[in-house]
Formats: sequence, structure tokens, C-alpha cells
Amino acid sequence: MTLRHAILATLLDGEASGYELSKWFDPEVPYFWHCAAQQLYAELTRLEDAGLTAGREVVQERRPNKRVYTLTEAGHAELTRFVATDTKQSFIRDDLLVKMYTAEAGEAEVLLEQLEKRAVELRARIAWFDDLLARLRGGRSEQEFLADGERIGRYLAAVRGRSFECDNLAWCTWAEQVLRARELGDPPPALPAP
Amino acid sequence: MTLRHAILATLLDGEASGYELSKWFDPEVPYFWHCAAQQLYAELTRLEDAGLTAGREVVQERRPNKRVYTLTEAGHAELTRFVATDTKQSFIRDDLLVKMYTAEAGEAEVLLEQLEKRAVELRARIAWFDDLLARLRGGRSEQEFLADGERIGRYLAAVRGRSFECDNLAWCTWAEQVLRARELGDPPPALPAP
DNA sequence: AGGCCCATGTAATCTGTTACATGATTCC
DNA sequence: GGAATCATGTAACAGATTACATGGGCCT
Repeated sequence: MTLRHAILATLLDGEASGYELSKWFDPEVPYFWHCAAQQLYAELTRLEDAGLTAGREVVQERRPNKRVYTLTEAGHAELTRFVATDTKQSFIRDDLLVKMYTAEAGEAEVLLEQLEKRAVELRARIAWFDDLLARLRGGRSEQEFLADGERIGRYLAAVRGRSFECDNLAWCTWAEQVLRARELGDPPPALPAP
Repeated sequence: MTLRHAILATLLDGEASGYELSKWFDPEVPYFWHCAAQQLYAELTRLEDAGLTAGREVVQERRPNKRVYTLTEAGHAELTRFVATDTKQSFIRDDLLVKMYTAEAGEAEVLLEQLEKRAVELRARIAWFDDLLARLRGGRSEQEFLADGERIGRYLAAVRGRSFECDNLAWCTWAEQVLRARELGDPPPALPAP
């Protein structure tokens, strides 16, 4: 159950409401973890019941009231304990890979469309990460920030996210070229970087 | 429900038993999809009931009997239909990323251990993929194989898998260096490739 | 008037994981 | 004698997804 710990980790950056967290965990805007809003709200209730977070009602005027959460001592302790546990493997789980697996000579059109569509999404996500990284650096150069910037883990996680999207994009464009070359009987493209 | 389609896609390579498939889907040996053996056997039963695969009992002498499955026409049609559907986004879901998120100056030791352990695993998985890719090429060079090799999708999927592990490893070693440099007050390492 | 943002849920269902079970054979 | 391989499951539970619900404020 890592959603629990992903929420606790996010609260290291300060108090947040369920709605704010739901933006960071939105599957469309993928940072380092994602889930549907419903799951998040359910988990927040459980975390507060378990004493790992403390909730506080904030009354608003032209907006619905909201509940903001902060980490408790017990929450910090639970995070520390979690970090020291054995880590599961990382997996890809990507529908597009299953679709690619079916590729065979002559039926490439639909797959090429899928690859192009994916590439467009990936470019948007890379841009989103670039933007996020710039905001986290807050004006400093990357060298400066890496040397002594605050909340370095948050930054490193974002770099990983960006890297994943870039790697994915490089593969998509390469695979597209391989399939196109085969359709045309051209020589295959050079390999992507190691 | 993509496990269903991952199984159908794997059966494009010819008939296979549940046990054989469970090797390809083993979470320890991650190719393009993974699941526990129990889930696989359950799904195979459902696929046969749905008429997407045809099962055949194979009686063996010094081994337990087994059931081998082949794709039916309906199974092929279902795969084709699936390939044309909208594709979901690809996500990372990695406990280590959540752990990294908590990194802050002074508490890096545990994280460094985790990163090193992960790096060891990743190197083993890259070697596994190198081996698989060589077997799929069957003696041909990559250029030759990409030009007109059989079951190209299977190969492209394996390249993606390898690429993911490599990218992950590059980030792990880089993040390790960043954290170490901060511990020592040294200048941070150069950035990983774009 | 229609749609999006804020803010938080319930309910049902589907998917995935963990624990446990069986039993012969082959390898060290 | 003990572990690994072959071969396939059942049962219980945890986690994730999908559908649906509410209601005021703000923007065009």
C-alpha cells in the first residue's frame, strides 16, 4: 500500500487539502504517483483515523469549506520506517507495449497512428516536467540547485519522471521509423542511444 | 483488462501452456507484461470459456499433464479490435520514487543503500534483456533483423523493456552521485544525457 | 445557458496480491 | 535428504477503476 506513503511524502512540503493533493495525483498530470480522486479522499480519512496526519477544517467564503492535512510525528515515523523497507521492483505496465507486441508486416497502419498519438502526449508531458523543474529550482541553475537546493528528493523524483517520458518518446519515434522503413522496404534507422 | 490481451498477444508466437506463459509473465523476469501465476491460470480459463483461445489437454509421462492453448479466430479478432482502441497513458509506479521524494539533507544513508540495491537488480535485468534480444535475432545483426525479421513487434517491445531498465539505471547512479556530493559538500555531478 | 472550477464523497465492480495446497520427478 | 521444476489451482483480501452524486461560484 504505497499510496499511503506517497501522500505522507507529499505532505513533507507542507499542509495540503484533499483537492490540492488530487491535482498532484491526477493521472493526467503524472508526477511520482497517481490515483483517482476518490481513492485519495478515502485514504486521507484512513490516514487521519490512524493518527498519521492531522486534519483541520478551513472555512471559506465563496468556496466550499475544505479540510487541510499536516504530517504528525507518527506520520514522520511511518515514512522513515517505510523508506528502510525492502523495495519492490519497478515495472512498466503499458497497453501500448501489448499492442506493439502484435506488430507484424503489413498491419502497421493502426500501430503507427497509436505511436504518433503517444508521441504527442509524451511531448506535452515533458514540457510539463520542464516547467515543474524550473519552478522547483526557482531561478537557480541546475548545478546550484543540486548542490544545496531544498527538498532535493522532490527534484530528483521529477527528474526521473521527465527521464521516463523522454526515454519513452525516443523509443516511440524510433519504433515508428522501424515500422515505416519495413513498409517501404528501406533500410532500418540507426539505433537509439544506449 | 489488458492481461487478457497480453496473453492473446503472446499466443501469436504459437501454442503455449499456462506454465510456460507463467514464466514469461513472472514478475521477476519482466518482459512486456507481468502477473502472478494464479491470475494467469484464472484468466486462461476465462479466455477459453469466452472462445478466444482453444485449449487442448496434453498427456505426459513423467510430468503432470498440461493444457496448451492456441488463438482462435475470435481471439485474433479481439486482438485486432483491441489494437485499434484508445490507448491509456503509460505510468511509472515505483516505490523507490516515493522513497526518493523524502530525501533531505542529512538522512541520505538509507536511500543510498536502496539506490545501490536497485542498480544491481537493474544491471541483471539489462543483461537478461540483452540475452533475450540476441535469441530473438537468432544470429542476425540488429540492422538485418530490423529490416525484415519475423515477429518484429515482439522485438520492439523487448527493446523498450531494455531501454526502460537502462534509463532507470542511469537515473539511479546519477541520483546516487548527487546525494553523495551533497553529503560531502562536493560540486554536483554532470547531468545525465537528455 | 452551458461549462469548468472548487470540494468531497458513496457504491459497485474489476484487478492484483498474498497465503496456502497438492504431488510426482529430477538434480545436487 | 532437501531443493528445484513441472503443473495447476482455491480463498481471502487489498488496491484501483468506473459510474454516479451534490451544489455554489465564476466565466463566456
